[in-house]
Amino acid sequence: MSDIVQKAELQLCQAINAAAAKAVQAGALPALPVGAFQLEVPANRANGDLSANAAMAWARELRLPPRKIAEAVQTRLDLNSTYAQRCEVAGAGFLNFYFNDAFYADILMDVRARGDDYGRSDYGKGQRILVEFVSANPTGPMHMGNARGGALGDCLAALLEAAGYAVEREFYVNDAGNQIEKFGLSLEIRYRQYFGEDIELPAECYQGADIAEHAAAFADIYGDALLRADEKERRAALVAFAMPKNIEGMRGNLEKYRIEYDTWFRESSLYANGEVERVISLLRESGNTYESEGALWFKGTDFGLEKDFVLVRSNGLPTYIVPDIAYHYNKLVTRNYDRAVNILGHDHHGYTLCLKAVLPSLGIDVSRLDIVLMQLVKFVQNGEVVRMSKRTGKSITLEDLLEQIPIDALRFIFNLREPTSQMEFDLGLALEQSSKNPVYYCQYAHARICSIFRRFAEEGVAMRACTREELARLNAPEERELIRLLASLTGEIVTAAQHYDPARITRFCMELAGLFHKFYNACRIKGEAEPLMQARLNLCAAVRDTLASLLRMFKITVPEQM
RNA sequence: GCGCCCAUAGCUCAGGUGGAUAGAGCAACUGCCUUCUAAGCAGUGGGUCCGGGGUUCGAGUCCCUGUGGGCGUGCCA
Repeated sequence: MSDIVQKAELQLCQAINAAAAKAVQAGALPALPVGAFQLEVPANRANGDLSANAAMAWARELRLPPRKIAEAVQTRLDLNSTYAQRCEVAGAGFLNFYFNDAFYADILMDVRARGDDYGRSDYGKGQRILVEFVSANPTGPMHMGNARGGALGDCLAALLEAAGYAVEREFYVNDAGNQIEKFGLSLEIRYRQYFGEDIELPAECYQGADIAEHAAAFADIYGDALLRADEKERRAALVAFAMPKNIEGMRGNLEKYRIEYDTWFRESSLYANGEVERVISLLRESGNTYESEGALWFKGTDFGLEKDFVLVRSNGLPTYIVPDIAYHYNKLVTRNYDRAVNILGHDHHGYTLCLKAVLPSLGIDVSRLDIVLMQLVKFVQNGEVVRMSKRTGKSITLEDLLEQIPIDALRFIFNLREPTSQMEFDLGLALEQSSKNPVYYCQYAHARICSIFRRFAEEGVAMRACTREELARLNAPEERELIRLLASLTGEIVTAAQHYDPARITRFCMELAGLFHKFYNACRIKGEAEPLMQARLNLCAAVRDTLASLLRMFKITVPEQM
C-alpha cells in the first residue's frame, strides 16, 4: 500500500474504535464491539472517499440497528489528526469519510518525490520467485499461440518485481524425450527424401516446411554421408544440427518481443545430472508408487486424483511427467526458489493436477508452486477463426505475428484481460485499425503531457516544486479524481501481483490516461494564476511519470510525441 | 460418463475477502478545435447479470440445481 493511503486507513480505523469506546462510556452503546470491519472505496463517489461498514458488522453483536450504532460513533468521531475532513452516516449504516485537502496534496508530493519508484513496494519482501513461461518445444518455430503466454509471463514477472519479489525468468527447453525422437525421425525422412529416396513422412511426424529446410541445409553442408550411417547416429547428427538453430530462432523471436530470460533450462540436463533417476527413486521410497503390467504407477487416487498414472512405461522409459517432476524438484529443492510460477495453457490443467499430486511425496509444499492456467486465444481474421496446427505446418508463426503487429500493441492487448478469461484477437482489427488500439490511448496521454511541457519550455517557464497549500488548490472534480487514482496505484500493484494478473495494471493505465484526458479538457494550465498553474504542472508531471514507469515496466515504448 | 474453466449492454470485457442507483471500451446517434496535441472530450440510447431454488440486514459475487459453451480425461507432450 501507498504509505499515505495506508496511513489514512489506519487513522480512520483508530478514530472509529476510539469513538466506539466513547459511545460505550456515554452509554450510547451497550458494550465495546470486537468484530472486524472494513474500509473500502465506495463504487459511487457520492458515498464518500472511504466507507466503513463497522456499524453493520457490529449490529448482531450489539443487538442494535446498524444505523443507530453508526450515529453513536459518528457524533463522537475525532477527525483532527486524520486525512478525513468529515464523516456522514448513510444508507444502511455506512460511515462515509471524505478526504481533506492535505490528503490530495500529500499524495501528489509523494508521487513527485518517488518518481519512477512510485507504486513499487516491498510487499514481496525479496522472496525469490522463478517465473517460467512460453517453454515452446524446440522442434520447430513458435506459433502465434505462444504470443499471449510470452506477453503475460514477461509482464507478470515485471509486476512481481514491482511488488517487491526477486524474480527470475526461465524458459524450459524440452530437448529430450519422445518429441525429440519424433523430431529426429522427421528430419531423417526429409533428409533421405532430399536424396531421392521414395519414402513417406508418417502422419505422426512434424509436417512443417522447416523440417525439410533443416534437412536440406544439413545435406548442402555435409552431403549424403549420413545415408550410410547407423539410423541412431543419423538422427542424432540431424537433431544436433537442427535443434540449436531452432533454439536460437526462438531466442531471436523472443528478443524481438522484448523478452529476455535469465535462464534457458535444458530438460536434458536433468537426465545428465541424475535428477530424473533421483526423483524416481525418491518416489519409490515414498511408498506412493506400485508396479503393474511392467510399468511404474503413481497412486494418484490417494491424492485426490481420479486415477493413478504411469511414471515409467513398461519399456523402461519415463513418461513426460517424470522429467517435469524432476524439473520442479530442481526449481524448489536444488535451486531452492521460494516459489515457482508457471504460465501454462488451460489445456494443461489435467497435467498440473498430476504434478501437484506428486510434489508432497518429494517433501515439497505444493503451495510453493503456482500455476497460471491461461485460456488459449482465439485468433480471428475476416470473421473466421484462424486455426493453429503445428503438425500440418500451416499455422501463423510467432515471427509473422511480430512482424505484422506492433510489439507495443501485442504486449498491451494480451495483458488487457485476466489470464483465465478466454479472449478473441482480431488480426484484421489489430492491423487495420491500429490507431484505435488501447495502447495508443495511453501513449497519447503521455505524449500530450510532454507537449505541454515543451510549450512551456519554449516560453521559458519551468515547473517548480509546490507547497502543500498550492497543491491543495487542485480541487476541481477532475483533478481530485486523478489524484485519488494515483493514490491507489501501490495497492493495485500488490493486488495484481497477488492475483497474478497484469491486466489490472494495463487497465489502470487506461483509466489514468482517461482521467487525464478529462482533466485536460476541463482545466486549463496556461493562463492560470502562477501557483495554480504550477500545481497543475506538478499534477501533469505526476501522471506523465506514472504512465511512463508503468508502460516501461511492461516494456512498452513511451513516445514523447505522436 | 467423470473432472476443470466459463456465461454481465448489439460486440469485447471489468466488477479484491458478499455492500449503497451493475460499469468501461468498441459500434450507433448529437455536439466541441483562431487559446496547452481532436489518436481527445461532453452528451444520448442501450441490461430478466443464462434459468430456478437456497444462505442473510443485504447476492452479479457464496451454496445447490438445470441449461448452454470451452478444455481435459493415453504406457502422446
